Amino acid sequence: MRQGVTVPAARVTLRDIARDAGVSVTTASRALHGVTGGARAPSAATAARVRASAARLGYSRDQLATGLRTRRSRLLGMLVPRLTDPVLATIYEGVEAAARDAGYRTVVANTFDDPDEQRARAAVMLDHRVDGLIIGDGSDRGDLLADLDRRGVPFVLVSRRVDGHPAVIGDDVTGGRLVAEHLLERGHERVAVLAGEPYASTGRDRAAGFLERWSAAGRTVPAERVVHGPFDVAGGRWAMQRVLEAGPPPTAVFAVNDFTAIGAMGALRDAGLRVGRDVALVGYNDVSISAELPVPLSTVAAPNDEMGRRAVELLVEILDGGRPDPVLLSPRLRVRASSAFGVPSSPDRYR
Amino acid sequence: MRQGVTVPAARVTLRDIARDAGVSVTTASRALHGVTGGARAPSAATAARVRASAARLGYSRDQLATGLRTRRSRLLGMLVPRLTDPVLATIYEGVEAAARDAGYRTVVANTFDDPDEQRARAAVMLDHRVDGLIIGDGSDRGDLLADLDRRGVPFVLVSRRVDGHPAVIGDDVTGGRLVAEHLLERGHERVAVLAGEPYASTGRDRAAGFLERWSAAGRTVPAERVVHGPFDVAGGRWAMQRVLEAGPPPTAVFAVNDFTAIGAMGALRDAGLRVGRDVALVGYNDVSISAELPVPLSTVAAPNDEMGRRAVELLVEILDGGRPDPVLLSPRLRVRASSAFGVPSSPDRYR
DNA sequence: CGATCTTGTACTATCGTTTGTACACCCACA
DNA sequence: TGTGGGTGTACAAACGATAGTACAAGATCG
Repeated sequence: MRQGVTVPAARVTLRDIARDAGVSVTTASRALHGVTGGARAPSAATAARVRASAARLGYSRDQLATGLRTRRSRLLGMLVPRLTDPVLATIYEGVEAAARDAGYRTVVANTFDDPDEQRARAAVMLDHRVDGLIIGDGSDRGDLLADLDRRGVPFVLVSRRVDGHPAVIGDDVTGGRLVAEHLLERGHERVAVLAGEPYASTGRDRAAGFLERWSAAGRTVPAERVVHGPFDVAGGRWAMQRVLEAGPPPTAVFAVNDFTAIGAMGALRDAGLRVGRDVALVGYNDVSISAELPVPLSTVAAPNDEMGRRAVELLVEILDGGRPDPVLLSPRLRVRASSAFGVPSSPDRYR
Repeated sequence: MRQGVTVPAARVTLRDIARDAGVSVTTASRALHGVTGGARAPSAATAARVRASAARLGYSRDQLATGLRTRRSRLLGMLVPRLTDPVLATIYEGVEAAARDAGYRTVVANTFDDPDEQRARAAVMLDHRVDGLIIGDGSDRGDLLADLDRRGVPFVLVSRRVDGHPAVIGDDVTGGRLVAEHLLERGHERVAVLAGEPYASTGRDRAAGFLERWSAAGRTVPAERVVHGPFDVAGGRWAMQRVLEAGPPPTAVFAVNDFTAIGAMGALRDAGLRVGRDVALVGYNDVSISAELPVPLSTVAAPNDEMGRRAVELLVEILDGGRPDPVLLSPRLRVRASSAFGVPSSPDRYR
């Protein structure tokens, strides 16, 4: 008895079903869950009787026992920086839905981008015998990925890539380039980039794509206007303040993440600058609030839900012995009021 | 062999440790994980030898086997409407952290507030032999809770309450009252309430607390200015539009959720109304972006992280045979620019 | 110095399921 | 009527751990 008051209902096991249906446990198992080895199937009549017993008694298979016996848990683990980041939460929703469709369950854990946490959480998941891992917080710090490879643990990266490992990501370089083209078109010259954490390929690639296109246009961004920092609201505020302290305010800011952009909005507001009039601001990810802000935020939409789904597909393919190709999903620029205006000196083509 | 290329490293089991240390499996188990029954402990020397073997061979306990034998999985399941809601994600972070501290692991699932999903996800978790459930999407629809009670499954509600079941919630009635007092003080008379989903106690209680205090001040809110709807950005936009269509715009709006409030911002903006000047807006939850918006959003802060932690404490207490009291956490009003002004006719005491 | 107590370890059953193999039965055929 | 090939079912052994109990060796006592 586990509880002081209520007695947990006794589990209904295969043995109960077998007794009720007048067959052996073996037959019950095969009638309910199919025949695997070279064995022969129960007769239709027997199977029907067993199924009836199972339904009547309310049988449900014990996943622990099944997993122990089959050495497959049909459980996938996912590591994320943190789930309060709606981008990762969205990816996880995709993962969960796709896993369910494929007959798997999922567990998820926050690692806060800390290599020790990553290692620890992965270990716990492996103790629970997950069949594979989906890594949403990939970075080249720590040796977790090499370790997983060495141990033969199947995994795929999602959202962030790390060279040499299978991954499902958005085309961040292209996304950054789209933003650069948009801001060039509006006539901006003095821009800043809030580039996110240096260990995350998302921010790195978005910034790189932007800067590449920018210098291809013959313009430069001085180092003090490319600031790395956390991907959240506080990080954006902090990074924007760094830029504003370093010199004259830019006329346009590219934040590689919508929440970073919103934090930047706070810092700009405090500095007396109006987003959408004095300064253009572009984020990345198109989270649900971006379109509804008092000044709607321009951003790059990445198919995050699909990213999660594809990651599961890839992982399942690996589990089935395949060697799937990495997946690169296309981004889409969404121009809104925060950047849909020209710099003061150039013609104002929008609103 | 599970993979095409890599062979998963053979699991190190207790048997390997026992062989390596020259003891029986029993002794190895007791040396590593402690003595439970009336048995005697291994000698210090033996225990040390076993631990050394375990460390050298890289042993880690198989949770499936342990769970099967002990009939305890040390796994807690949590049901949430959806994880992309940062409020629930924050609560889950608290749950995860507290569970870990208490020696439990967690799994979480989205139910989209759909009774069928709730039932299905709970069933899956019970198949995985979770020791208990934390219900973040409680409602009086469906008979899941009664069913769990009948089956003796330990659970606690969090965030939302349902009469007759243990719960850890914020004091939503008081929170709503605080908002009413704030808006009364600023001289508002024509207000609207975006009240969230009718089946969720959070929105219901917040709205009730507000309306109670409001009518105690001798003022009324006509039915067409109390609109129920989803808790997200789109729902807020929709509900706000309903209000605006129904009559002259209110001078103040209480949205029972920050995201609903942000959606309302969009609708107000489209109607040519400026939040923080033409209309006051107050949300609920104090999510991270609220303070950084171009017009910072007034809101009520609820200790969501702590809510998750306390829910785990309660559940663990129940698992240990206790009958803990429900927990009610205090909210705090945070006045920001979106509502920190008086109505046009009254003196503008701020900014 | 033999009987008793203490201490450490091993044996064995068990959790609920899957799976290789053995067995019993039935029918057809020679 | 005996032999052979299907066909359906049961037996028994795992998977990796825990727990009750039995047993062996050393310490302690009269």
